[in-house]
Amino acid sequence: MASPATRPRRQAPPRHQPEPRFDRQLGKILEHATEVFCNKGYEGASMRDLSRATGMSLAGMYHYFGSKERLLYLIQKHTFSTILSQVRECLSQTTSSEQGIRTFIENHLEYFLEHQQAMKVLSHEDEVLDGEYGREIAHIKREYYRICRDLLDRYKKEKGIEFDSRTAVLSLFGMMNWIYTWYNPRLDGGAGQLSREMGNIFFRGISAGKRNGAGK
Amino acid sequence: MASPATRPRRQAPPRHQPEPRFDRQLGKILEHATEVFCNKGYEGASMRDLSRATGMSLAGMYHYFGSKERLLYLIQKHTFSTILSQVRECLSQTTSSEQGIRTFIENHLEYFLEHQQAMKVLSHEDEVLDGEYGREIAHIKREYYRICRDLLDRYKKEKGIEFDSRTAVLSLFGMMNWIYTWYNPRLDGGAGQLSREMGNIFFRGISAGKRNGAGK
DNA sequence: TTACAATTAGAACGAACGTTCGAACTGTTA
DNA sequence: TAACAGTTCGAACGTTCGTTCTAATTGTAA
Repeated sequence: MASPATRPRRQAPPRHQPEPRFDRQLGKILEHATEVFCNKGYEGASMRDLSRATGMSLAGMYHYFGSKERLLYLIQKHTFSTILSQVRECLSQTTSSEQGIRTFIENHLEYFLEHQQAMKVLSHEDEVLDGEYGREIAHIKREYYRICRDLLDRYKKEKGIEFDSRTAVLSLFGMMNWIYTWYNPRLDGGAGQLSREMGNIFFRGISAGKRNGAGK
Repeated sequence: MASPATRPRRQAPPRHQPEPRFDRQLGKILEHATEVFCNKGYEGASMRDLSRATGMSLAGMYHYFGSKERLLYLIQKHTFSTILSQVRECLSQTTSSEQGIRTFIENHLEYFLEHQQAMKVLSHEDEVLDGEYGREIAHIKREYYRICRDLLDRYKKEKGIEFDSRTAVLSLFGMMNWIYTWYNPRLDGGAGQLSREMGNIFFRGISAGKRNGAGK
């Protein structure tokens, strides 16, 4: 079931550009595969479904990806790595811890809505991977969680208030990650509006509302 | 794929007690099946897994339940109906809208933690059922959502504050339903503590904290 | 052109899938 | 006892699963 992440791929890229076309096509395939996993679930999607959707033969899929499990792993790893490095970059420009948390929320929702299918696969097929693959994804996840939790701990210290950080972070993640079950672009606006609303709830709760209108 | 909910069952229960032993055994089987669905997912669990776990032969499963889809439907319907009627009963004794929402949260989390596996199956296998089955579950779900949203609208009017009800309710559901991905009884306390913490975040946000200790 | 590796594809593998079927049990009623 | 519905089961149905194999095809370097 579990095996290290080293399998087919190219072993010795010549001296030219390091696989431009190769990786671009591979990226396209991953996109299509993500859509299938998103719609049918990991177990519900067959390699034949994936091969049909990507336009690549069944045997070709195995040439590129080695196994169905590894295909899911590559999708999850790429998605998670991207959102992680993106949030790090955004945060490097903030100083206030409240602003940091609000940036974290906005970045998360922005990425979430921009890559809804990939994020659903990440959220929904969370426990599927085990072994080495699962450990690697879990590690990235823990880093991501840590960033938010550290921001929160800083906020607590600065403001001198006390609450359970773990519950708070995980509640925040719940608010944000659950949207894949209900988001409707016509009803719910964009990432900016949603992150402002969720940020407000998280910081001040619903009771402190009143400030509507404004904000594009 | 979809068919009405009328299938095997008993058609004409004699005049004695209305199927006491029958339903009790059926309940046991549903419990075991819930555990399997919870651990392996709907698509990942085979009828042979389910038959093994329940101790009933493969053919026996079909005698009782008709199909794998109907088995999931029965689990979801029973779980959802129960939590819905339970929350209605709890709410009938409250008057304040804030107290109502806090009661809603507490009831939800209490039931969630008491029946973690069933609630995970309900949350995680949400989009699996289609046709008549799916419509029926969706209907119960909408009722449940409505109760919370009406409470929230009442709260808004009473307090004269303004915020987006839809986003608020769905954020609250996200907070609560996400716990199946992280809850650890050793770290996170019971339903009472969690619902107090989440209720606080929802009403006052994290900034209004400070009141720790106390309350078991 | 030849040569060679990277890529693609059709066909097939055994295993497991959801479901069905007819026969064997069981417990009650006459 | 015989009869009969309700229940249980082993065995098998046809299909699809993830994966592998071998051979054909492609693109590029010499």
